[in-house]
Amino acid sequence: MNQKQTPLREQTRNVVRSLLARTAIELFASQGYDDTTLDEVAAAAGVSRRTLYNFFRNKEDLALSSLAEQGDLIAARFAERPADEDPWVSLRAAFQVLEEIEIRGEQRLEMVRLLFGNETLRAGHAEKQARWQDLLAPLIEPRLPPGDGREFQARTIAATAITCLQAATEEWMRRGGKADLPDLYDEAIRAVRGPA
Amino acid sequence: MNQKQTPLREQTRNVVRSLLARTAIELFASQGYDDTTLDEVAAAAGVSRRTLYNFFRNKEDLALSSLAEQGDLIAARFAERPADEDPWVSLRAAFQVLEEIEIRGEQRLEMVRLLFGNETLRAGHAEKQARWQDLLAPLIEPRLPPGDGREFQARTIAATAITCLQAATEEWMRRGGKADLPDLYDEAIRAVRGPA
DNA sequence: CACATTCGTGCACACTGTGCAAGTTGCTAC
DNA sequence: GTAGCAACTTGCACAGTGTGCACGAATGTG
Repeated sequence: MNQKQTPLREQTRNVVRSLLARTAIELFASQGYDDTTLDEVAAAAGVSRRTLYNFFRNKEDLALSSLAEQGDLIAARFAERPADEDPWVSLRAAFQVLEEIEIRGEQRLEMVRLLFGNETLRAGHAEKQARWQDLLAPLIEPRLPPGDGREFQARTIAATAITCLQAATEEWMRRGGKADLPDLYDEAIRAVRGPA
Repeated sequence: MNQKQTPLREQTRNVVRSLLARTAIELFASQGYDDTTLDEVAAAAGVSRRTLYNFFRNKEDLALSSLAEQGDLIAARFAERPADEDPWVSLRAAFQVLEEIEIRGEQRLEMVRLLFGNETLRAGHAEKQARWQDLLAPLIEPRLPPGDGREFQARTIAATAITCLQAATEEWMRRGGKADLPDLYDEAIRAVRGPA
């Protein structure tokens, strides 16, 4: 009983939640983010505007809800890597999760265009990804050589890797989704750290 | 006549603009960003709310107005550096502008705390700094060795340097403004690119 | 002095986001 | 079964942001 009860509620909640998010993103992509009101989204999903706020903190969260989970997945993948592996190698492997999970082809490009096309969303997107630092830095820190300021170094490494991922994603979009994202990421890392 | 007229308007406009920004930041710092309404800011500055919008696009711009000029200053300083200097060295020198211009001591710490303390402002702050890429990348590009994808590499280098600056600033704040920001920036760069 | 341009301002409005107070539904316990 | 509990949906009212518009004042021009 206890096994079913809580998960049951939570399960339906998650289903509804992702349904709402998908409905919203579809509208955002077709009409534009600013030109879509939450009333429209609510109507399209068959709920009231007030209910939308029971699932998402604000309009931005509605568009960026997928990013939070992605951070968790990346951190989980990183944690699976061997403890003596170079952090940069582990990071690259961890980001590979996105290739496995994200929607393929045109839909993915549409989503990226949405995120980079609007100033508010671009800022929110970058900020959400920047918070991945908080998940990754504690995992990176124990792999650094002993010494002062390891926490700061770990945060910096996480932030830089995420920045390279963002730069690669933007370039990927600029090329119309025709390039290979991991390749672009590698090129970004090479530009920063030199060929190795 | 033509020489005076236009600059005259523009001059008073700039004075008023910076007065409004300073009034706003003072209120934001003392009461908090979210707990300060634009009506309050307008009243404190002796203008109407509608007039505020003649000078700033929105509430966020009112708090971040100083960042746009900083980007221009950094780019200008970068352009002054010798054309054959390593881009990373030039970038470090360009960021030095902030040390010369920004307000010293407690006031600077207060400003940084304001920017990092609020989620919206943190996002807007990061996004505005990320736009510095657009200014710096074209200056970095001609300094890279010939080959494909130089533009992408230049953007990535600019983005990474800015990220390190942000990480350094955050660490500087975390230490209560007691550390030397350029030192922290160097440490961040070392963490990413290795000792050199 | 008549005129044009610019700017500040008030007003009305659409939209976001929140607190509150209902009403509804599904589950639990008796 | 049914009484009751807890979570959820919804409508309503409201504060705050941001915008279009039009009027009036100030300033510079012929």
